[in-house]
Amino acid sequence: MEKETKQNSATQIKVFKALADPIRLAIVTYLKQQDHEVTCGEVGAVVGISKTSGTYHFKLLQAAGLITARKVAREKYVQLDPTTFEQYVTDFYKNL
Amino acid sequence: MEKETKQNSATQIKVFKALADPIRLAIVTYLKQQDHEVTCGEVGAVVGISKTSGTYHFKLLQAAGLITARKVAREKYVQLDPTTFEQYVTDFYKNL
DNA sequence: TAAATAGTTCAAAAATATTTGAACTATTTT
DNA sequence: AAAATAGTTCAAATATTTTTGAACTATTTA
Repeated sequence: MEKETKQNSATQIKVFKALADPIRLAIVTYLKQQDHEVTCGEVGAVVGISKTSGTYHFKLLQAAGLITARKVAREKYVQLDPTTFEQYVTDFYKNL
Repeated sequence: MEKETKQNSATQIKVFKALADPIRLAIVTYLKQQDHEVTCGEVGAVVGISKTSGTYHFKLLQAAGLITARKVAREKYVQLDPTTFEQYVTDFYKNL
């Protein structure tokens, strides 16, 4: 059974834009290492940004589909979404 | 024999920045379809940009290593560099 | 040799992206 | 109930990216 290969061009740009920034790359790197849900606060502390800046960057990553988020009481847990990486990054060149 | 996996983080950002733009994505798409050297003028005409804009976008793509360029008399021939795509895009997630 | 063609350079203008701090909501702790 | 904590919202300030046009170099064509 083959995988789905239809790409959304607006999403494609959002994905590359989201990854084209050192802070967001640091966030993604940390989330990959953890390989499980972590709070925005934890990630923000690790990469050294303010809460406000965190809100901004997590929003872009989520809009690109690169992370999923789950709000639990006052905390927000985030995690990478590997399927988006696969579809829009890993498979980018072959689907071009 | 394994492939080299050491990534340059400045290049990584340049690559994603270069791909995070609709015009440059159109350029890359056209170059992939052609699969051989074409002039900047031809590409520029296809994607509908001015010469000046072309110079700007080809410069970014080249600085990211996504295209190679060869000047022949007054024309500049460009072509994708698949190894950069492989190293910095296709293998990005696995090397994270 | 004059005119046309392919592309570059430069700086100013315009458009986008990012940072910042104050004020806010909602939840948890003391 | 007050204080602390986690995160959001908003608008202004700042920074970065992209576009534009005029002037330029080098090459080719008429």
